[in-house]
Amino acid sequence: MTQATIRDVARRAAVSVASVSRALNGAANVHPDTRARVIAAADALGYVPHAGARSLSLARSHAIGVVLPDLHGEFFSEIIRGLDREASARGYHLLLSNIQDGRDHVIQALRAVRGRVDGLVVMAPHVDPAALAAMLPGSLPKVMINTPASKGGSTLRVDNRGGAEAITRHLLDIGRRHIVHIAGPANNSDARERYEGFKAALPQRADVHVLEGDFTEPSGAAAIAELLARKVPFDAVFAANDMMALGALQALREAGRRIPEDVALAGFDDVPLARYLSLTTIRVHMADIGTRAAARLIASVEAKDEEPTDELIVPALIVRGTTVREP
Amino acid sequence: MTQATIRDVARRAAVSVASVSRALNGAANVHPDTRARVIAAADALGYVPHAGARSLSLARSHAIGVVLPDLHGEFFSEIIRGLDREASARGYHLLLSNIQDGRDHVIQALRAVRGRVDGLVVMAPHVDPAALAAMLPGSLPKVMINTPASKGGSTLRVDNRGGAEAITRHLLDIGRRHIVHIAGPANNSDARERYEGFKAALPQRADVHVLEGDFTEPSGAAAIAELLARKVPFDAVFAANDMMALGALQALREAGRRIPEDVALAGFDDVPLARYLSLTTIRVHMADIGTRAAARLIASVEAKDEEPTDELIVPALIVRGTTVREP
DNA sequence: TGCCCCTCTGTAATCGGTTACGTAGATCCG
DNA sequence: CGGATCTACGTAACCGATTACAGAGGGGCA
Repeated sequence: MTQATIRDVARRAAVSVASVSRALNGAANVHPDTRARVIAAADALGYVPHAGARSLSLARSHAIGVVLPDLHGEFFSEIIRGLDREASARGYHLLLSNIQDGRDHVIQALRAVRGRVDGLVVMAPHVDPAALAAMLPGSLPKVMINTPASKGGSTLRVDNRGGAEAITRHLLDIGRRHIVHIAGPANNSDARERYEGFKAALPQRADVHVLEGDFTEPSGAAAIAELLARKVPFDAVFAANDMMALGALQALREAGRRIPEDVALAGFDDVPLARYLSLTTIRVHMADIGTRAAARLIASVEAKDEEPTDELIVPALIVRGTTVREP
Repeated sequence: MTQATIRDVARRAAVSVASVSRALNGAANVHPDTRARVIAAADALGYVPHAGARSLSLARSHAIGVVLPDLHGEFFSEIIRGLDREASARGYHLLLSNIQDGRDHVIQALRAVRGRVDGLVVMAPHVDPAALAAMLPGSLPKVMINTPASKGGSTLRVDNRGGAEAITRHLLDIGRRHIVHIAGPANNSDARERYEGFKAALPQRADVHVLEGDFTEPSGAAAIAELLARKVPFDAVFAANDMMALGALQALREAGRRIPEDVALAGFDDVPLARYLSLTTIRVHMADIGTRAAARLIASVEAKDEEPTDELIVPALIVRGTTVREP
C-alpha cells in the first residue's frame, strides 16, 4: 500500500485539498466541523505529509546541510553532536555530506544539497580558500567553521594561533628549552596557524625542530621514531592535535622516556580521550562550536536581514599530567 | 541573486526545458550541438539542479534517514561514521533525526523524514517494540539495528547475550568467583540481553550482585560507590557497557583497589577509549555495523524485490589489562 | 514522388504539497 | 429590503524538476 496523499484525504473528508491543508496546518479560516472531519480522515488513512513536496512549495526545508572533510576522529563526531543538538532543538534536521580530498568532491557535495537545505555549515580547512569561495552557492546562508573563505557567510574560528602560543609558553614556563613541534599537513589552515603560534611564542634563537604529520595517531608515533633515530635531543613535544600527541605518547613510553619528567607532551583539541590519558592540551570544545554554528545559521535562515558575523573562539589551556606531574 | 532554474537555462540556450533536462542528464536523443549550448548556458548561469524538485518527480531522494535515540557517546558516532562511509560511497546522503525519550519524539522524527528519504535506519533499543512497529511507515525499506521490531524490515543484531556469556566465562576462567554486574536501564533491550547472558554463564548457585546504571560514566562510578558503602565483597565487575566500566575504573582506583589484582573489570562495546585504557571488553565494532546497515538498506532501495534479511553479529572478546596483567 | 522511419525537440502532465483569488451564503446595518 | 462585510471553502496556479507523447524535418527506398 502506497502512502496516502493530501488528495486522498480530501476525497475521504469530502472537502478540497485546500481545506485539508488549512485544517492540518492550523490556519484560522476553517470551520471546526470541517477540521474534525479532515483530521479523522487523515488518521484513518495514516496520512503523513510529504516533506519533500512541502519544502518545494514553501521553499523551506527545515534542514541544514553539513559539509565536513570526513568523519574520522572524535573531532568531527563532536561537531556533529553539537550541531544536531541545537538543530533538533529548533526543529531542524541535519543532512550530512562528507567530502574526501579533491575539489570535485566538494563540488559534488555542495551540488547535492541544493534545494534540500535552508543553509550550510561548511568546514574545509584543507581546501584552497579561493576555490572554495568560488564554488559555494551565493544564495544560501552559511556558516564556515575554521575555514578562511567568507564571502557573505558567517564565520566561526578557533584562535589556533593564540592556543598554540599559550601551550608553547606553558612548555617554556615549566623550564623546557628543546621543544619539538609535530605539525599537521601544510595545506591545512588549522595546522598552519598552530605552527605560527608555536613559532611566535618561542624566543628568537631557540633551536626548533618541526616534523610534519597528518593529524593521525600513527603519524605522531612516526615523528617520535624519526626524532629518536636522528638522535635529536628534546625535552618537550607539542603536537598539532591530540591524536598525534597520543601516538607520540605511546612511542615515547615504548622508548622508555618518562612523561613528563624526561619529555613533556602537549596536544591540541581536547578530544574526550585526552582527559582519560591525562594529556595537556588546548580545549577547543567542538560540540560547543557545533552548537553555536547551528544557532547562528538558523538565526540567519529565519531572519533574512541578518548581517554575517565573525566569531573568534579563544580556547583554554588545560594542564594535565603529561606536562606537570599530578598530585 | 536567486538561483537559476531549469527554465532560465532553457531560455538562455533557446531550447525547451525538456532538452535541458535531457542534455544535462545524459539522455541519448540529444544533438551534440544542443547539448553543448545547454551546458554552456548552465555554466554561465551557475545552474545547479534543485535536488528537492528532482526527488519529487523521480520519487527518489538518494538520502537515507537515520533515527537514533540520541547522539551521545562514542557508540553512536561510530555508527554514523559507518553509515556515512557506505552511504557516501554509494552516492547517498544521511539525514539525521535523533529522538529523545518518549514516543511522541519518535513519531515526530519518523514523520519529518517522509518524502525526504528512500529508506530508514532505525535504532531504538529503548522503545517498546510493539509501539515502534505500529508507527513505522510500512512503505519504506528499513533496517533495524538492535531493535526487536521487524515487520517487513531487515534487522541487524549484535549477539549481546553471547557476548555477555563470553565475558562472564572469561572472568570465571581467571578465577573470579564474586562477580558484580552493573546493568543498563531495564527498558533497554541491549541491557536486558546482556544481563541474561551474564546470568546464563554463571554457575547455578553463584552469589550474584546486580546494580542498575544508565549507561553513563557517572552511573558506573556510583555503582561502585554503593558496593563499597554496602561492603559487598567482590573480585570482578562486569559493566554492561564501556562507559560505565570507565566510571567504575576511576572509582575503584580512587578507592585504592588494584586492577586487575584486587578487582578484574570488563565492559562491553569496545569504544575507542577502551584500547587506550586497556579495558577488557567485547568488540562490537559499531562502525562496521553502520556500514552493513547502509549497504543492506541501499540494496533493498535499489532492488524492490529484495527479501528482508536478519543478520546476527557475533562480537569478539578482547582481553586487555583490566582483567589480565599485561606483559 | 510518396511513404516510412529515425532523430531531435517541444508541449504539457505529473510528483504532492501551499495559497492567491474568487465566490456562495450568512450576518449586519442603515 | 438592498448592499456591505465576513466566514468558509473550492479552483487552479505554482514550486522545479522529469518524461510520455506528439510532431517536425530529413534521409532512404520503392
